[in-house]
Amino acid sequence: MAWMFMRDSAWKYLQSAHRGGDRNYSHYTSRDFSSQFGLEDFLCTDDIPGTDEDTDSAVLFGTLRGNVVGLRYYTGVVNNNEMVALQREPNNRYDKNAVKVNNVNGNQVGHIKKELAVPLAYIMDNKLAIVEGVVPYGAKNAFTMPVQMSFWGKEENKQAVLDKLKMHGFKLAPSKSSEFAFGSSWVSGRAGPSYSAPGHAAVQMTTEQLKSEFDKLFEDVKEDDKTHEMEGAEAVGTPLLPHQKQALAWMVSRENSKELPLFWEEKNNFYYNTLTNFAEKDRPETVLGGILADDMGLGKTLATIALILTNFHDGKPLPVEKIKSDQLHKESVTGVKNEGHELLKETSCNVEPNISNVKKKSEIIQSQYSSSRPKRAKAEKPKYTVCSDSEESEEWLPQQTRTKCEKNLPVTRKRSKTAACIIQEDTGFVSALASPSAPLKKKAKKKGTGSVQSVKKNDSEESPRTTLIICPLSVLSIWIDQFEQHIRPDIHVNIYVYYGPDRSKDPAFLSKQDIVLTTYNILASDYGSRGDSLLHRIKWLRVVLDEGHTIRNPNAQQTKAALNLEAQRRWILTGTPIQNSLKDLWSLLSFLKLKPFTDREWWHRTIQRPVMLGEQGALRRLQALIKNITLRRTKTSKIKGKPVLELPERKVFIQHVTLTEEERKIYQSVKNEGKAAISRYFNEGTVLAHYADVLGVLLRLRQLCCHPHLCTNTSSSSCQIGESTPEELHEKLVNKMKLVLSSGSDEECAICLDSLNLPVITHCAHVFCKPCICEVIQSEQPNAKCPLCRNELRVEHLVECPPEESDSSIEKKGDQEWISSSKINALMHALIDLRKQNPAVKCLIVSQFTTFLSLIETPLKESGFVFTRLNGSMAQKKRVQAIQSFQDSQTGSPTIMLLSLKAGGVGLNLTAASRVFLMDPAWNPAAEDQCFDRCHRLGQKQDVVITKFIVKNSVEENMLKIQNKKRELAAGAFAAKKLTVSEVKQTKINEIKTLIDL
DNA sequence: ACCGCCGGGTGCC
DNA sequence: ACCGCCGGGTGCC
Repeated sequence: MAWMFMRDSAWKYLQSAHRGGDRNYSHYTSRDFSSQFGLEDFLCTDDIPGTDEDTDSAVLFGTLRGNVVGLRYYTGVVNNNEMVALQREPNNRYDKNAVKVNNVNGNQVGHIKKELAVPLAYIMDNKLAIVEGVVPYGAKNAFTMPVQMSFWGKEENKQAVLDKLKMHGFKLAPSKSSEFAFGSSWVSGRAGPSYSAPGHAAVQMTTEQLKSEFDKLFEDVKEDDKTHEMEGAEAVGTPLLPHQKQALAWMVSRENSKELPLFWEEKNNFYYNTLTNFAEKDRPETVLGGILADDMGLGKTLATIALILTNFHDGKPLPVEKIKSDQLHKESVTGVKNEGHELLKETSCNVEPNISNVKKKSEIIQSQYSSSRPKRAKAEKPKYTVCSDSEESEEWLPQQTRTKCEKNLPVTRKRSKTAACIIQEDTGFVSALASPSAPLKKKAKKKGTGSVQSVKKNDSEESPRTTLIICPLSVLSIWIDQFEQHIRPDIHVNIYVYYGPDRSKDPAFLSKQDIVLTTYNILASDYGSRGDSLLHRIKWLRVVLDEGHTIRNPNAQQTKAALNLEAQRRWILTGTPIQNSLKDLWSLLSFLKLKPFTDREWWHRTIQRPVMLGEQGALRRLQALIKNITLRRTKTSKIKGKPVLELPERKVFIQHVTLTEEERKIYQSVKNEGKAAISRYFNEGTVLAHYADVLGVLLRLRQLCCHPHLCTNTSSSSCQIGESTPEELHEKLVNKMKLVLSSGSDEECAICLDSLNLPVITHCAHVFCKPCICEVIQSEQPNAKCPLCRNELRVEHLVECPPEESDSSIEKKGDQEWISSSKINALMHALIDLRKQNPAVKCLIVSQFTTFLSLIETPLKESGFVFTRLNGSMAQKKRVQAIQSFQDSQTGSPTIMLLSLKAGGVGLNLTAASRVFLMDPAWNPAAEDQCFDRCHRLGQKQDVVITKFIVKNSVEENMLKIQNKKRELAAGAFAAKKLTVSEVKQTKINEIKTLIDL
């Protein structure tokens, strides 16, 4: 989703579209070893080769007129100019070459005539082309209808397609964009978009134009008419900011909307889809939801909570119970801190941070809940009769008589054999029909006359009550925290965290909750393990996908699981702009149940491909679509001229630190040794082959800038080459890399240039994000090469490495006598100064090296500072405690938090701090910024002052140079440009030179 | 007539 | 299908 909100989105989009064409998945058979390594998520082994990526680079081979036959046997009907789908039916018992023709709704219309089906089957089965159909004149045909087919594929397959067709006496007409416009007005003159094939320079846009179009698209989504504001319900405990009131108003209006979805029109009692020209009598479901794509920090979570509390049914607030005023909020907080179940029972605390232990409380919630449950009148069940096997049945509906049916005219057929249909008793309206070939599926299980329980969905069921929220595990605690914060403490809302091994197995219990919170992993594993996944048996009032771009991969299990949830209202929250491309949008739209995009073919034919081909109209359609379902504000968006978020200032100071003579001596000797080794590698041209060694040297230098004790665990002498076997060498290098990673250093991935995400070490001892390197392996298979050294890459050689340091090394320091360092002195000096000025001010002390944070603890204690600590490795419970105690404003609460750079997800809120001391620079300036944003965010009242300690004449200064270069690059037009292999290598080499002063 | 022609039955894959 | 095709009935003009 978020691609379109990035300045560089068009560029990235083009990149990924272009790269797609070179991929080849067809030899991929790695399920066995990939499961061993837990790589399934990234390799998408269940992907069908050549289905998605290849369509991006498809060209139009030509068109062919054919015939659809057997219309009378199927229920699917087609309009003039309507798009149809051609689908192979290899198990057809009359003809293995059978090709089905389905309408947009997926109802079969007929078959391709058998002579044509022969070459078509060959072409489709061998994936030589994608064959698409448009029925130019389909409305009144009773037995056959023409179909205009277009063949799309890779250029290299064109000849094979032409030959095969020719063999059977068919010839493709070359498409001229003027005359060939599928789904357009060339036959009937009916209004509709034109999907001209490319071919004329006048139609196709240049890359530059396309890029600027995308920028506009992005701008226009922001500029909107979604300015109506709405107050939250009483139960919302936090006053909403203007832009949050707008979000609430927009979300509520989306949920209560009765408008037709975009691209649908009502005409003559029919609903037309203007993209596909599909029409049906049933009103297409209004999309009750959308995409909330606000920037991080604008309060998507709060807006969602407000929505849940404010808009239950019919615009009324969620019915909630008020709790007596003597059991109030303070208590609940204490309850959480002490994990006291007794306390929890008594108080209003709805959520327990200890997520695995929610059972007891839930029972209480359950009993309290039933009293406030809204009653709902049961809807009258329509009565139906099922007829079958009836010779005299006059209600058998022949094909192509949709019109007759809708006009309620009696339709007769002479020779009814074993037809079945359903007649609504009161009106006589025929609501379903079937034939031997198309048996009634859901509707009539029993033959004979009787009452069918429910033909319309949901009629016999209670209105759903529950909102299901799905989020990544990393933000689960944030949601829990936000419920605490934003639901008024005297309001009782039933919230159940569906997580952990003891999670409820009772659907009735879940559907009695107001909110069920779970993670994508639970969703996916439940769905995968058994067909009757609990979450999929419940009809939800609302499903909210937090960090919704998580489902961008249509083949991922979590995506499939999310798409199959049943809900009335659907929301996607996504904030962090992500590297993304147009085709990633599909699963989001499909999740929203936006017809006809739920089926990828229609998305691809009506939007994705036309946009890819640079068709202006398509881009406008896409823009309209996005605008229709998305609310997007950035941190710089304005409401009535005022910025949405008026954050206090953020100032960054660099404080230079001079090493003591002794420290300098150690530093210099390590540097000289390392520099000698690295220049030797340069001379030999083996820098990148010794990458682990180089990183090791740099790491040691960075550690020495902080404290001499930090690098004692790394072997100081670099390995003597020449003596070891290649295997030993490799093992040594991998171990070195492991050591670098386990130090806590925020290393970066040479592919995405971002901080490592799930680091893996290659056989050649280079480190990348698992997803990044898997993508490389996948796209270059079977002979993938390391982007840094071009050595062979094998998935089975990848070594996973937990980035989280083991805290054992910290304990080891216990027997070493504590000494200070220049940096610690500088820090303590600053802290004591600050305390003199204002004893209440709170600070974050940030380092990549947790060992360093441990060393800092000693002087903090000695100087009487109250502090707390947050590591990435801390258990959920301890984290929550650490955060809560730090955020507490009472005197005596900690004024300092020791924070490891990467601790906590983006949602971590440490606004109590207004000072940050960054003890060591990170490779990646974005990682630093993200860390600063943990206190410089919504809720921060004071200016934030950041101090970066940088040792003079050291690797740290050189790191700043590199940081600045990266910042410039990121701000430039080609931000996040995908580098080529040689560029990656050159960049790395240049960086190493800069860092070690070569 | 081991044909032609007629008209009824019939009809996807 | 207001078609094609099939196969039975039929047979000078």
